[in-house]
Amino acid sequence: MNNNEIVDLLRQIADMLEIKGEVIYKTLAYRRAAESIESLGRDLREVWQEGKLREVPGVGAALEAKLDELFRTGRLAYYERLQEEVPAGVVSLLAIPEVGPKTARLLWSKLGLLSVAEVEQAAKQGLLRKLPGLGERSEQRILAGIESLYRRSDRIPLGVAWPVAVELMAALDAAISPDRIETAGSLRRMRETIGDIDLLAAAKDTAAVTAAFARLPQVAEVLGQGPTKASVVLHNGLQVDLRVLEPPHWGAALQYFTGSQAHNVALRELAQKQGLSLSEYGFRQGEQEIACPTEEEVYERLGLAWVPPELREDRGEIAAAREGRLPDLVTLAQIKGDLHLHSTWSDGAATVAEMAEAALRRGYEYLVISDHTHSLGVANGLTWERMQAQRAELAEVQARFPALRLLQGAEVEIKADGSLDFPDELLAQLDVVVASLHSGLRQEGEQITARALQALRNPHVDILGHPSGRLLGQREASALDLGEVIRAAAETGAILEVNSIPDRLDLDDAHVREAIRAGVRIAINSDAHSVAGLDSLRYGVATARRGWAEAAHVVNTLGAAELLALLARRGGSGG
DNA sequence: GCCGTTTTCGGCCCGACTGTTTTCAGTCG
Repeated sequence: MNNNEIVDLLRQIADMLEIKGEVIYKTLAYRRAAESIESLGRDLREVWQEGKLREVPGVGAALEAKLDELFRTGRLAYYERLQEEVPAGVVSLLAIPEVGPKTARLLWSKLGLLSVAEVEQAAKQGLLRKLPGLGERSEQRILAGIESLYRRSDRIPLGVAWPVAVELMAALDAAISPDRIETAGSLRRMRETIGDIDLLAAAKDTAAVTAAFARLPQVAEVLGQGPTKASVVLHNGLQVDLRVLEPPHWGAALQYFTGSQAHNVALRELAQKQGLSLSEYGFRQGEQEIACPTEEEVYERLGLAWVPPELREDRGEIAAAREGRLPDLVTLAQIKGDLHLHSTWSDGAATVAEMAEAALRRGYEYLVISDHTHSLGVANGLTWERMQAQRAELAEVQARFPALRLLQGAEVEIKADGSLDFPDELLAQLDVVVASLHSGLRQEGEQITARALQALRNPHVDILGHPSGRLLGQREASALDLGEVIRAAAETGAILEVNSIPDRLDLDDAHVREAIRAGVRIAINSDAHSVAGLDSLRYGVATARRGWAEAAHVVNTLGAAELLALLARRGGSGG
């Protein structure tokens, strides 16, 4: 059982318990444990082998015993008993918006409905309105919920949502210029994927802002519009929710609507212990209302330092904020160069000179041209002969752009047998070697892990590119054992990449954090295949920030000389 | 079922909205 399967299982148990009508806190305990395991960044089985399950937040004696049973036998008797009480079909009804545990149970016990399709049919026959507590309106809402379930698209990558949000905020600003406008929700936290785009604005006349928003040319359909809230669908199909409030409530509201939910719950528990009640309007102490015009004031009143949105996942940031040990997160401005990008020599759209000029415009000190190597034929990968020709061109371009240190690297194929595309003596002549897996991604865990380890142990290899190989929404991560990879990187001093392509963001946030804990350095690279692709770096930086990365953990915050010295210390390449 | 900056037992987040209701239950974020 891997982490994902265990997380799914725990969430299913939580749903079943809720449908059964178990005390809600038991349900919440399972959900909390599931979230905690989801963001663990390492294989739970390893934690179990080390006998440290209890150190995972949200895992107590009872869950430790259940997880132990799962790992030992691959089964869980408790779950199997629950399944007999609550069929999987009932749980599946929870996917319908408007249907919660109580309604699901009702639909099952009174009508025997066990699938979304059966509920749809029953609703169309007018059977739901006869149930106790439901009426005609509820029946219509459930039908509408099923409709939206059918047409609901998957979560969209951060890199798709972000530019759309920026454009919308500019358009709203031009139309009516509210006092404040800001992203909220998972977008502000820079999660790798986003459900809906959440925006927040502050203005005296809130209704004027929602009205102006609904009239923006980007809007295709207005789902709902009131004085403080508007929900729309854009022409590109994305849903956007805008909330507008009066300026004195800005801080509390921004905090509240940024989430995450788990983070907010933890803050409220903290408030309660101090005799306060916290909501999106501010604090309340008895009859006294305490508005918070800024987010800082919300945290300050709780005795906490302001927490960067990327950390607000209830993964230990609240304790860190209390104890003054929040990380000083790496910023885009601290990045001094890009170590992985492509040119027209392989499958890039821009020439070396165009990329160099674009890098200078972004204030970089150095740039590593790291085109594909020959095994990756589809990408026009370079033979060693072409590498030498490219080196001559790099020298010419370097002469034209003296302010930029132009380095020659390569994204070298790790072949199916674990060997690399160039022999060591040639790798040694490159400034930076990124080694990547592009083929054999479906190999068994042991085999593909062995390939990656072989590459990491080669002293000429500096960076492991997009380690997991996942493509968000398209391809699962390979069976690569990232725990092993992180250990090997820690031993050998190899660097792990955070690839900034919006579909990759690989390493992900949880593994960035795990790598940093293990003392591994990371490189945040654009893997750009065009000039515009360089700008994806912000998403890689965001992912690293979500993994608690500081500048000291990120090699491309170093100057060129320091970076090359670091690479040279490790082994063959580097100058 | 978890957990300890008032607790190893008794707590465990807040408000809006909606619908079926005469004061509340369910769902959602």
